[in-house]
Amino acid sequence: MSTATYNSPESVASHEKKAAEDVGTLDATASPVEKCREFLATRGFRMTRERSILVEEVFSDHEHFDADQLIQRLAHRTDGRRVSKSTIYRALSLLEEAGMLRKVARQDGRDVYEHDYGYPRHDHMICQKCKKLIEFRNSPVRELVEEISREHGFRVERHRMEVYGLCAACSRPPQSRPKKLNLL
Amino acid sequence: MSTATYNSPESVASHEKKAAEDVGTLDATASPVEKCREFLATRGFRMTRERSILVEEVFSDHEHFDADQLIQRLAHRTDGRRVSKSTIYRALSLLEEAGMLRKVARQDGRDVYEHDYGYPRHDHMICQKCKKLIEFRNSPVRELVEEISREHGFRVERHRMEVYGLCAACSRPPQSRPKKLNLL
DNA sequence: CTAAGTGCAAATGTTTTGCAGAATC
DNA sequence: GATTCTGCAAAACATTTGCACTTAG
Repeated sequence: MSTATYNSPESVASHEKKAAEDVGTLDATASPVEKCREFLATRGFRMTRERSILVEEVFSDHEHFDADQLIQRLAHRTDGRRVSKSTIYRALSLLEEAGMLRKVARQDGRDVYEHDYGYPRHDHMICQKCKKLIEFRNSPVRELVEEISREHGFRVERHRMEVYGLCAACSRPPQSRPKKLNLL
Repeated sequence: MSTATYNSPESVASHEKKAAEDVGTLDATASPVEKCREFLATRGFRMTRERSILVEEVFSDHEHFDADQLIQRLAHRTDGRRVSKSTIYRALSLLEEAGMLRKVARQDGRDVYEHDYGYPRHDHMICQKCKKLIEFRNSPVRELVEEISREHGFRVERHRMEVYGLCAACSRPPQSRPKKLNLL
């Protein structure tokens, strides 16, 4: 669980090779810490111990997270790897500016982040019952968005879509042996 | 300025007649205040002077707004039509539950609301330069979402999409007479 | 060395809440 | 007439900031 693995559950059929439009000049092999250092350099900023601890933590898996979770995990450490609340907030902003993270949603009054580096473009389906986030590749959505935007003279840079409803598991009838289902 | 008029600026080309799918059992002629009273009744709640003042204010035009704007407009009145901050927040939650309002975005740390009653389904393009919100009818988007969701066994209830980029005005080259445009 | 970064505690800004008095059904 | 509402002030939040000290380059 140390290297970033793509574990999007359903999703990511591997057709649609072309879609590298807005990925820009990413070096897909650079570690998150390196990528981040690069960005910081362009601004005259520094890669510090705290920032690398945070980047490693954030990119150690592909789960969504919010600032508070990071605070729980990083601000209470007793070994020399503690990172304070302020630094966490400050670093999150930087990572967002660097294009490595993006806000995907707001839950319980907190901004929820996800990786925007080293991970394919996707949107989310959100199960209103079990709260699961399901990712799906969004190339067709992007194309449609492009088309609609063109009609409005709007120049798309990015989009964000959330689909709310019930996931497969939660919309299945609750009984183990389906006898007499009354779904309404 | 008493009746709700649809003033979405660009948008809403009037093809796509069929798209009344998720409008459900709305009585399109009920005034917002009446519609709200109906909802309150189902919960054993009451239609008060304050709530009707607020509903009238909110539905007097179709602009997007946040709690603070409402507070400015309603909590400082000196005539008998003042509504306090607390009541405003409480009423917004109710209107959201009633399905008459929904949160569309978050700007400057505040939730932005828009009408979800008496107004056609749409999504938003958000100009990153002038901050303008442009609405567009989203039937094709809904169809695509349906299709993708079906593939995942996901039962869609609603979606939300925001497209970020530059509006026509802001993406036009800054010169008054377009001579040599270099768009990339 | 020195500009940038850290941690702390205090400040900020939005939204929520407890409570006493007022109003609806 | 009882229950729900309102307005107030205070609380609860997440997030930001000022400042003295530390550290990367």
